[in-house]
Amino acid sequence: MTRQRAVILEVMRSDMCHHTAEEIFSLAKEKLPSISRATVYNNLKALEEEQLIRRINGEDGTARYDKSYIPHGHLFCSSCKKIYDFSIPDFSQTISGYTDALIDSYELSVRGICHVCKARKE
Amino acid sequence: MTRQRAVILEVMRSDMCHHTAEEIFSLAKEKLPSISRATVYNNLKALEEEQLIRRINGEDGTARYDKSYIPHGHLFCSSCKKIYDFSIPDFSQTISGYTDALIDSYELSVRGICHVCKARKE
DNA sequence: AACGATTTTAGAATCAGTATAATATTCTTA
DNA sequence: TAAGAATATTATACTGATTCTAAAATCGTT
Repeated sequence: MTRQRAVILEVMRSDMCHHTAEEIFSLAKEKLPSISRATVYNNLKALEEEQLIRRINGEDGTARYDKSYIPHGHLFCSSCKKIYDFSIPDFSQTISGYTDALIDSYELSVRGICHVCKARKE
Repeated sequence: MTRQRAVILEVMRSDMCHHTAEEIFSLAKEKLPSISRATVYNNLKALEEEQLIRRINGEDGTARYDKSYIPHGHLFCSSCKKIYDFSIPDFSQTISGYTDALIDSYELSVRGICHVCKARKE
């Protein structure tokens, strides 16, 4: 475990956000000013291969990283722009019923108005 | 309706694939050699805004385009690399129950082994 | 401490997608 | 159906995200 990798994990675990590689680079740089962009990309890729984190697609196609490897849904609120996690019980099971496939993992991205913004608008 | 746009729609409707912009450009170029890459990107963006097609994220984050705007699931077979469509009835409804959000649309990408490859391996 | 293996680094290179501005086409409407 | 405005196309330059490269630094082991 290098210092760089520890800082990257620390940054990812310090909040509930789903940061882009560039954001993780900036946050890591605050703690370790010498860190390089390539190190961040290398580690994010390695961490995903080790199944410690998961790469998800942001709204514009840019990669974002989730501190959990376990698949779950993401709600992208088009009003406040926050990304919320949610889960649907036994969802992999449900999917295999509708596809007749062996499911490895899934990515579920939902666009809508979150419960907070919804309440504000009522 | 320009000739270019007609060709792009024709290409998209001619098979069951979910092509990348670059693939659509190549296919369109066979029918209209003067067509420009920028025209393909412009039209794909316009067609999505008009809700005639839908942009989805490919496995590596590159955009792919679906000839249908109606949300449905995609199975990415890790064995044969084909992309299959499938649908889960009332899925938007199901999602709102688990998120307490107002759902606009969703993107569901599943990685696994399709029924054909699954059968071949048994 | 020495060694090979692994990681980090800075910067160059690549790739998908967007912006620009000149040219061409399409769409009215007379 | 010709005129002129509006819109679309084109080639190319540019941007931003990500990957590659090769040298330098660090790590783990003896």
